Amino acid sequence: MKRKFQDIYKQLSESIEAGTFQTGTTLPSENELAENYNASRETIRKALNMLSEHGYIQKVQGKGSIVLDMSRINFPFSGVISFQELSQKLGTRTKTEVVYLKKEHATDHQLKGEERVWRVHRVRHIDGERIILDKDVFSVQAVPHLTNEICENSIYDFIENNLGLTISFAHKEIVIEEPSEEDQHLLDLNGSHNIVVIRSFTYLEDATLFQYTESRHRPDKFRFVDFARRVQT
Amino acid sequence: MKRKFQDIYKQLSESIEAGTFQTGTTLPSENELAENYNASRETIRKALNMLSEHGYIQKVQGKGSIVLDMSRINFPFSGVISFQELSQKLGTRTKTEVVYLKKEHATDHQLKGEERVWRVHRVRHIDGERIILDKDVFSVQAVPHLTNEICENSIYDFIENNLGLTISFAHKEIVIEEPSEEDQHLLDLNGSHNIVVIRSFTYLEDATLFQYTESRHRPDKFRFVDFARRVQT
DNA sequence: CTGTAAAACTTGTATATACAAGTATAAAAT
DNA sequence: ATTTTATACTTGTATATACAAGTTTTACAG
Repeated sequence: MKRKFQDIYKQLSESIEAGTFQTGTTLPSENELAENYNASRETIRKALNMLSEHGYIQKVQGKGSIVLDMSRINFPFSGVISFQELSQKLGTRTKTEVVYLKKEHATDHQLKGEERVWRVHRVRHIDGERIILDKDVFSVQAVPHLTNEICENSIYDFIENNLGLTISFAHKEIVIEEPSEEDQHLLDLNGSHNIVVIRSFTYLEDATLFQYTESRHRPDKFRFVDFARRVQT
Repeated sequence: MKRKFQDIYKQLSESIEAGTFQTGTTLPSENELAENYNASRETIRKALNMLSEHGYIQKVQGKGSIVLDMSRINFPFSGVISFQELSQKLGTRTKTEVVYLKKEHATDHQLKGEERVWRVHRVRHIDGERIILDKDVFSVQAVPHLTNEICENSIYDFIENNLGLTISFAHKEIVIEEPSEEDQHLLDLNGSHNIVVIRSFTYLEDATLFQYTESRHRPDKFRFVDFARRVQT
């Protein structure tokens, strides 16, 4: 009995994505689900509340849980997701080129309290064009060693599966800027006068900051999709 | 005993924003909070989970609830928020100009199933410059009448307080486009070659779609800030 | 003094119960 | 047939209990 409600969440979310429950219809009632999954109603409710938060359903008191249309937010994703996970959807159309990888002294304020950091610059290719420039700074304390090969694949995968760390949350900022000389040199800007800059601070399970990233996207290839619930006042 | 955990959430979130609980420290334990607020531990946990979702705290098993730094996401906001609510923070530096307001037949696919819709175009002024063009389409079924004055103030406020409807959630998309002739005519583009377009579909409590919005921002004045938790797989 | 083990904390999960509140359905009254 | 009323069903909230799992502190053995 360890991750029961998370398993139920996973099963239900996958069922909704697979179309087993159609958009606009209601899920079985909480009591029915409790019987089906051999769980208490509270456990079911935890799973349903997760579905609600992530935009799968809308709960209406007295009526039931209405299945929402997830197709809009299926791709790309909101939340913390890596280019590697994104490229799995695009298959062989993506490539990562490591243009810089060095252990340095922390000169800037980006990862305060850290003495030494990894600095990684990667150019992301999509369909043969250089679209994204990712400039990462990792805490050496959290990530002791890093190789070219790891950077070409997924650093997140390495961190989570090899180092056993759990990436938990991120603060993110999206702004539009003028392309730098570095952008013009490393990316195929294709005449774009602007660049989309996503700055993010990523934290581990224990709330320690371990990564600062500046992800610089060619504007015509950028799309951010979000689901948000209105905060009650 | 109706909105106990929501009240506790509100009190705790305001305390954190006010700095009563300092960043990096832990909140009182769940059992202590339960005593303080005269509530059960489960009720406290519901409030704490809301704080966690919204980026106020990070819960660590065995340790406690660590207070996070909210200053980064304080302004501007993520989630569903209106220009009116935003302008309250900027005071008298903002102005809204209604450039179009008419009840029309629904011609496009934006609000499917609707026969008649309100179409509202508004130019948002910040510090004397025309920065944002908001193009809204409202369901006439949900919003029977609309006046110039309502549009100059807050349509959301009118909908929630006068019509008694509850805005619940939204799907949102952010992309970068070339400025249209309309953009060039109605906004002070200040030499910008791009425009930030936020397309959003807003839904009521019962999951009915009632609004489609295209919010077009001058790129140098645009900033989107987000807090996101990593989805477990 | 040091290292280990136990105890005392913390949050995480699962269950059961009770009632409130909103919606839909069926029965009854008109 | 229509309206009203009662009933059943739905989700929302609050509480209590038990145990699991992770962290910190304390006690103890060496």
